[in-house]
Amino acid sequence: MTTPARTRVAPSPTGDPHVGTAYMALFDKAWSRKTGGQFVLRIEDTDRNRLVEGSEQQIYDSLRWLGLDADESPEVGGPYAPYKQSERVDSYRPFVEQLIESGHAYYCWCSGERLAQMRAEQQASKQADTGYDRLCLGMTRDERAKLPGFSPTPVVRMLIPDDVPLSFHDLIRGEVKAPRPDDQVILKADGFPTYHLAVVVDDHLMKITTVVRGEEWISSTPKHLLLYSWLGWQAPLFAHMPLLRNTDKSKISKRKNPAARLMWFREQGYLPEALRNFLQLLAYPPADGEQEVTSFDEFVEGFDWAKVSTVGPIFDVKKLDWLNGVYIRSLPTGELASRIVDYALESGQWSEIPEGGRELVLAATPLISERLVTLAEALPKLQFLFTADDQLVFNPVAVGKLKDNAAEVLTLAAQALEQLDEWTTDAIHQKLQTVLVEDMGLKPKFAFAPVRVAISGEQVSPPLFESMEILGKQSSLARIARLIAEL
RNA sequence: GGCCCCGUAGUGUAGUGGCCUAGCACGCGGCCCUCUCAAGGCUGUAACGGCGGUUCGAAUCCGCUCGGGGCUACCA
Repeated sequence: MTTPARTRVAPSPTGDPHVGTAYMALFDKAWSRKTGGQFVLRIEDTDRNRLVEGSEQQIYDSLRWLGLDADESPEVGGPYAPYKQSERVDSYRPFVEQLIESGHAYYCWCSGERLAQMRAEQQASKQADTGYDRLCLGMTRDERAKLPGFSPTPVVRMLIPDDVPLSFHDLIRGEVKAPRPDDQVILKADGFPTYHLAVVVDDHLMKITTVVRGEEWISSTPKHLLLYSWLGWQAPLFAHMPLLRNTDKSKISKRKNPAARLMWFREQGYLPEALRNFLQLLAYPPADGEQEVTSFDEFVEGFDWAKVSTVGPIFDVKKLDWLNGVYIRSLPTGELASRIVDYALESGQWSEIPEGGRELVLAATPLISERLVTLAEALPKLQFLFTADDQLVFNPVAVGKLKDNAAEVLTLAAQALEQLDEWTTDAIHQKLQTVLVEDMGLKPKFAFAPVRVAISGEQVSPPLFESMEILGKQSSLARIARLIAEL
């Protein structure tokens, strides 16, 4: 049996949470659950220039929304706190010192300008291997200061050996080769570690056993492995997930794809369970005969790294639309109704719950549940129920499409309904069926169309008779009378 | 430019040498059901990037080629 895995997701709070964070978190959490381990959330905020206010909180909120909240995090704490890199800055220094002493790292005083110039020259000469030219290697500060392109605040670089191992085992891909790294900076001039050092130190200190990250990190894995071995630590297992893509196949970005923002889904009225299922499907296709719609528990149950896809999927929301409908339809009425209300409040469709609004939504939810793609569509479909009889607007297009006999049909309908004592869906249906379809000989389609327009103002509406029952006799008759008058 | 990852219908994929005249899901089209729209049922459409090998036999193995992507930062 597998030993309990400690996995982690490590987003940077540099803007709206990225959908990729949830995507990684899903697989992290699944693996930790499968093995009975823990799932850790660490905030990687070493890039002080790109921090965005409020971003961190949004990361917590959106992961929780998806049911992907962590067992240990800055928010809930844990045995390896702090879980924020900025609060761990002091822990990196000793390791940097150790690496310098053991000759695996060295100071570099080259200025940004010199490095830029060096790169430009390498580019121009179409040199095979680019990378830092090791000008500072073996020099003291004073020696280096005499040369041009000197910066008084040094960085620390890794000294990549010629025999650096370039291949490693990946849980998803098997044996993977990676490019040869150059002398990567591990400590910046501002004293903060770069990602490469921080990730290795933190993962080790937090006892992370399995690193799940995007495919874009394959090329830097040799650096990380080198660090582990120099520091005498056991490296974790790596799982490099396929990259989510835009329609043009580039790595998914907020600029090209609104869905790259995790909050977008919530704003659009997608259900978290549907999104979770969708993200799962992207990288974890069901084998023949297996179910596409699965719960998180079922996902965990059969989880196997070997089944994760290696091809970066294009993020196509069409399938999510379908999945969302599936999940909406599977929700109990009361639950769906309350989600519709919550969404209305959250999205601003409602500034507050109108008088009797909750009850009305609950009563009307069965009429629309199988007609919804997202929660956002619910209230607009029910708008006519929330509109006063004399405020209802009859859509001119809908009115225009009615047959010439519409007024006659409505008059007969009104007369018949007037006498109806029992105001229920069945009774209304039966009555109109008798009067309009059987007695008048109209096709049901044409018989009920005028009534639908009278009741809802539109050509298309939730089921008519059910709507009339909810509206009540008085309102229904008032609306029919109004449309007759307008014809 | 260099190194690396990847390549089955519009999209996501199944497929690990014969069960493939390539399966499934979404999408799209048609039919049925039907008070509209949905949902549901039935059904149709459409793919192994190319070229060479290996083999009795290749979507599956090998080589080349083409295509896409990633990395190549004192970003992550």
